[in-house]
Amino acid sequence: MRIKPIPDETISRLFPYLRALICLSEKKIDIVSSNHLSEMCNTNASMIRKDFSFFGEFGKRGIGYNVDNLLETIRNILKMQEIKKVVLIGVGNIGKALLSYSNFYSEGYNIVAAFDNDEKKIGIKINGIIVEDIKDAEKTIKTENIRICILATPVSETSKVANKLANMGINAILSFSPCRINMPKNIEVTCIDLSTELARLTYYSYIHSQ
Amino acid sequence: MRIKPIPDETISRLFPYLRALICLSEKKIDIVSSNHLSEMCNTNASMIRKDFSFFGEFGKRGIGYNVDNLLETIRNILKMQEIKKVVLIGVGNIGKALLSYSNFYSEGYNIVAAFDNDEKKIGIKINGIIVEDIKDAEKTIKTENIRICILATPVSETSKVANKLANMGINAILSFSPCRINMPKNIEVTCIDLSTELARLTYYSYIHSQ
DNA sequence: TAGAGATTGTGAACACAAACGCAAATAAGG
DNA sequence: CCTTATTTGCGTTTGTGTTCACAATCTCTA
Repeated sequence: MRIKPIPDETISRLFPYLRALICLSEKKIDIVSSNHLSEMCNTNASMIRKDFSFFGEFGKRGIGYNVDNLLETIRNILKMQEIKKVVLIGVGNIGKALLSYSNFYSEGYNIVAAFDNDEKKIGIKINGIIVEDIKDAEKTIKTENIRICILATPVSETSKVANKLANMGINAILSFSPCRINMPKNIEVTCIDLSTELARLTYYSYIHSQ
Repeated sequence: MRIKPIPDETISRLFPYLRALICLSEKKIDIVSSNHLSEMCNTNASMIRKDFSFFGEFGKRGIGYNVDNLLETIRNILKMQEIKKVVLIGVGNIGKALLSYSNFYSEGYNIVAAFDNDEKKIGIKINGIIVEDIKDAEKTIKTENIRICILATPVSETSKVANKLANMGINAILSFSPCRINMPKNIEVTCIDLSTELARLTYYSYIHSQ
């Protein structure tokens, strides 16, 4: 009786599966096969089945999966029973865009507060959210019991802010700073580094055109 | 005599190495060891050595790497001898932020044109770039011989636009649409899917706090 | 020029992820 | 109730990426 380790990549694919299932559910489609789902997600069917198998047996052989059951199951795995609260730190170009990014709420995430250290930004209102002084972040995070933070600060600040966040109870950080953040391993960090992505693309675009 | 395949991940790490090397070069530091570099990049030394080994032998045993040589070598691998031209399609929240994102230029990428299909957006100027009608994208891409495109369109448009881009000569796409794009394999696509990243983070933040 | 100390380069072992392929289960039709 | 057509679940194989550990190389000093 041993617990199978769940691949990281499997976790990353669950949300895209969820999106497809929501789409099916809205169309009042009850049953979906791994094959059908794989076409919707541009993957392959056996990978989908394997992914689900890490969590249990959700389908019926010869039939497929019940859309609404599967949808609930994945929501449970991803702890998406209710809208998750998120704070944003750093209201520069990227930060402002994220505050206005309408997909977040409809996909289950709600930016409840935004903070910056620039006096010129404090007080302005974006998409219904008033930018607050970063000094007040701790109070909000603790009283609202927030775990997830989006970091869109300049590189020079990022590491310092991340360390403070760790002490405030945040344990998941989505950073847009082009630098690695060193955190204890109970704090999950994802960095989205746009220039690195462009560099990768550039490399492959040359490789492919030869 | 066989060619070793270069791991995808190795390519992704080259740009962060480059950043660290630029920093060293600015400080007039001539020589760096894999160990020192690994501390700057928050990785480990043997991975750095392995990564470099796919492209050749750049170091001196007992000594380390010559910073400026290594810097030039990596720039060559990543084809970063000159600033790369990029076009942006979709001037919504994210698109606007990217147009204003100052890091791109300093890291070797220049957004030379931006396009949208919304008449209200066409003609406005952001960070020195005038938004043009998407119908004029083909002309610009072909005359300027642009290969890389940043896609920040709504999901409903993304797939259609991507297909058109492929026919215009674009062979690298950085997409912010939360959907997979199906392209021939000579066109490199990277999708940045923010909600999926948040879902991953949420999952692990629960796992870690148990 | 010999020995000590530093650091690279890389084969081999290990770990993780994707793809394959088939037995097991189910439904439907005669 | 038996056969056929589906489709899942999952063990096995294949592929890819990381870590380890050490021989090879280099500099310096006596």
